[in-house]
Amino acid sequence: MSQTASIKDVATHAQVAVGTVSNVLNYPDRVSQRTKERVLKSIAELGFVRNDAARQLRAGQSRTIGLIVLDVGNPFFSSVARAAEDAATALGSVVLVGDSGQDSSREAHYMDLFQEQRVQGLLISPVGDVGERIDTLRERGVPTVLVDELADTDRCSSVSVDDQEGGYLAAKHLLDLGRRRLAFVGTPSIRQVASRLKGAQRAVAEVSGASVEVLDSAGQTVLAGRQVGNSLVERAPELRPEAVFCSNDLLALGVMQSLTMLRTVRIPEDIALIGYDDIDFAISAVVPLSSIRQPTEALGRTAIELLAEEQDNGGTKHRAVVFTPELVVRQSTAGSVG
Amino acid sequence: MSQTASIKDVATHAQVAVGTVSNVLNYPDRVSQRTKERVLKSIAELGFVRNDAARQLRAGQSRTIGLIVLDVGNPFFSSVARAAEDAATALGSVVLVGDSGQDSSREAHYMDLFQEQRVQGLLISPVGDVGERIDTLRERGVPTVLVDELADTDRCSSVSVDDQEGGYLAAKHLLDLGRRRLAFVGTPSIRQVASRLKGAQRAVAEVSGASVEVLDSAGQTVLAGRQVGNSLVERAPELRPEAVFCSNDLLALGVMQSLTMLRTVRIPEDIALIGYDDIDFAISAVVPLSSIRQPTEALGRTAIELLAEEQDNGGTKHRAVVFTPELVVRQSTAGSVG
DNA sequence: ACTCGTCTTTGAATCGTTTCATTTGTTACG
DNA sequence: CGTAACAAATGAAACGATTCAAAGACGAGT
Repeated sequence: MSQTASIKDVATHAQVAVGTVSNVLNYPDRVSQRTKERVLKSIAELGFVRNDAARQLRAGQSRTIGLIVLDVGNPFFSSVARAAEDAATALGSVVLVGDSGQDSSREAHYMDLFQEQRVQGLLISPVGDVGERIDTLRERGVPTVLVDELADTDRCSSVSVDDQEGGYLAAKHLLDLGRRRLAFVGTPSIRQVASRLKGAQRAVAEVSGASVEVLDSAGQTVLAGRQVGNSLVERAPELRPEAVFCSNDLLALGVMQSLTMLRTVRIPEDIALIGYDDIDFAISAVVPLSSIRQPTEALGRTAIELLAEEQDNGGTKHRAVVFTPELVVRQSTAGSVG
Repeated sequence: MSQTASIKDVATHAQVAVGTVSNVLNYPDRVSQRTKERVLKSIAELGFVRNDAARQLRAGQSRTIGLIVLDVGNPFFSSVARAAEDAATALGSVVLVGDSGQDSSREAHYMDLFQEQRVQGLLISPVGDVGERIDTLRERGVPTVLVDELADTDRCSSVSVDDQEGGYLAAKHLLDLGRRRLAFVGTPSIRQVASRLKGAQRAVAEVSGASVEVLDSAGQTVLAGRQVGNSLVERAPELRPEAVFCSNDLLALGVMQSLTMLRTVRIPEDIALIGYDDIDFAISAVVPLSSIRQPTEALGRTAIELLAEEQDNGGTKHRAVVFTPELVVRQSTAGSVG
């Protein structure tokens, strides 16, 4: 047959009522052994596959959860997505991933799409201000969980990582090494980056004689990092910072490349270097890179859990879970207090 | 209202028949201006959103295309997926991405899921042998396109890249530089890698006095590359190859890290180095890495096109499109013929 | 033989949309 | 005034699953 069989075809073939076939599929205990076998045989012979659209229509809800990320190419998000998928699978749901690419029109497109699909809920790393849209969704019974962004708990739940704490940890670590003149590399116009800087400044304020210089990079890429690195190499040695904290690992790797290539600066002896995110490349860099690890698996898993909670309480109660990042020390900041 | 309005609610509110509302949505030309405005106003007021499940059920088909990749974390696949999404969007379809993680049970899970969703078609980078399952799908009217794998055109269509040609290009380039003693790094147990090696050997056979040594790496990662790199550094200089071709960029970056860190070997003077895939990191390596670029955007786009073709001809005709990879020369193989 | 209870099976109603044969309304023309 | 031609609007049927009240089957107890 070139067409897919329906439950009715199965019923006819097995000489039972459609309700019975449905019961075999959904409540096997209600059906006698003999009938069950006959129905299952017919299903196999006809190659019957459930039509999910019909199921959803009847059920009024899908088994689908929408996830909108800023960039699937970013290991941070693909890891979160992976964890969310696994957690959802365990609950019998499926995750649809939409990539907004930091573009709010794409973001809106996916939000519309997911509404048409009647998703159970929405996980989103917002690009722009989605507050109002989330209100609308809530009114329509679609719970939303913000990912990597702290939520106003009057509005919705969220899972995020304490960026300020992460920044504090990184700077504190550098200070503990005995370094005093720090540099922060990144683009503080990004909310997460700004928080990391703030944390770093807090750590510096706690130590007398310590300072942090902000080097605004042109983006958060390896290339941008190399530019910053080159500018450091060009400085007179006594004007160089003793330690550099980059707001992500790509930047740090770029800085590292400049410094090691030109061979005038040693890592960590002359400049200690730390990044953020702990991507896979960090450990396998020329000088293994210290970093701040974010619990991506926990983020994804918790996002699904919070969604389940909202479904239970009817979307009336919201909760903001904040994870604490973790310092990972490697060779780029090795060495005792100097 | 906390419940979503249906087309019936809209009809009542606008005082028209349900068919009219449907026409406003699908065939605006059939409806008079006055009525249209009234209906649109009601839609806005009630916050009506189409129920896609009902639509699909009636239509008998979804607007969805399934894509199963080996690893979304891999830039190669995320780039292909991105391109496929864009092409599908232009056709009014949506791509659902499933990550098999090289596990055939996960692969099977997604295939089942996509069948229940009544996808328009399936794009897949197969893990195991999916020939039979594809036959079944074809019988049921679900066209399939193999991605990054050559298909038997009696069975289905495919888009792939000529790996042997890519290997040939890389080796030829190294030979053109005047290098004679080449080394190939990779794990030839992977089909794609084996083809690249074969191509390299063909190029070597064309030049008298040229040779290629195969260094089987433990995986295709940066770490595996560094191990190979270390073993090269340990060799007596005269036993080292004059050029190294790695079966992917991660390996090449690992090799590069070993060689540059130990500072006894210069790239490209002592050893010319080339990778494969041209990932973003290649250009921003310590020594910008030459590589073989695969047309990921074209792969994704063409996959969607082939699917559309199959839908047109009813899945009776299949076509295998093979792309040619492209040599990208950077500093790691710079320098005139020796 | 009759009733009661339990287990199985039945089939009509329902979900929200699209489709399409019909009906209704309007205009133009002889 | 009659009617042909066309445009617009109608509403019932269909898609395929699930649900659930009702019917049927069967054995046990009296």
